[in-house]
Amino acid sequence: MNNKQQLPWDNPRFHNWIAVVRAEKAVVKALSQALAPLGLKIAQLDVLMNLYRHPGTSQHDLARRLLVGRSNITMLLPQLEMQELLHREGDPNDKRIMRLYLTKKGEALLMKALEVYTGLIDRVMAQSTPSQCHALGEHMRRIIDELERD
Amino acid sequence: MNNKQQLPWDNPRFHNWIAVVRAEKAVVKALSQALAPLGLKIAQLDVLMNLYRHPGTSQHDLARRLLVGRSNITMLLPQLEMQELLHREGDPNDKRIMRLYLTKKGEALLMKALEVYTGLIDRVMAQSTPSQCHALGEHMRRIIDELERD
DNA sequence: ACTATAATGTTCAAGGATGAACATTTAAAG
DNA sequence: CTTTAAATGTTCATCCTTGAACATTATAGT
Repeated sequence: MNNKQQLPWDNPRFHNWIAVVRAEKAVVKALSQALAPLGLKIAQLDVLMNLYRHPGTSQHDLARRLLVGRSNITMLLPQLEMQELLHREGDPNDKRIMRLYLTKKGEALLMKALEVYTGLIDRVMAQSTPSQCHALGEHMRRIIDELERD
Repeated sequence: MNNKQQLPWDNPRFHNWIAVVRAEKAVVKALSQALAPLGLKIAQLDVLMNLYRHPGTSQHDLARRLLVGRSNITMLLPQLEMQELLHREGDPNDKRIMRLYLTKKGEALLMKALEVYTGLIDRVMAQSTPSQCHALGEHMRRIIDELERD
């Protein structure tokens, strides 16, 4: 009935997508290990990076940008606040909102972590030419757009 | 001292890699939703696929291929066994080893799931030409090789 | 102004994945 | 042959993430 169905592992598209998944997993693993000496988890680095770029964000906006739930942010912050990497301020105009700011210490740690991060990504993206990397990025952005439209 | 450090979001390599991460996440989400009607999780589909391709594998080998821990497999199997999608047989020559086989029911469900899976991947990989997709896959495989060498 | 609706952050229970420690069985070393 | 070491699968405590329910505060509708 459907022996016309090509087995996925013989399908080039499938095969190539699997490579994407595995490469992403490998990079995540390598990044975790590289960040460990700094005492940072990837999720925490994501927070610091977003705060550096968008000082004073609310937790809600932060969650939206990181594509995680709000409760995740709530549980992520105390660790970082305790290490004095960031601090939270209630918004005077809206008592619901907590605004987040990097501390000097947080910023300093972020700079160290970014060196590690960019070092790894440079190594990873050096596996193709810049124009190939650009095409790759464009493809991925088209995927995101395609799937966003439900 | 290190103001020569380019901020990552201005670095094309970084920017493009972020797109890979987000696209992968988007596809995982879409696949989860597409598999839900079949009552399958992605991790479970991975098991079924591997068993179809490698009937009689041990749990150890399965874990290695899926890049997960052995304990993960141990906790994944009972659900699938209870639904009679696979069955386990002790190896007669080595009493430590449990060999895994798809049942007819498991194979039938796998075929349905594969249609869903390949449909999604086709849609995702149709965002570039076949030769672009091939280059993309090659790039990803080089990343894996690069990072495997610790 | 007053009520209903929405937004923000928190709490909590649940599901998944992990790695260490373990029991059983096999292979290697002496 | 006996003792050591390794392999396989399981158990368990832990961490991370999620989503639903909730409390507080702000916005809209009338």
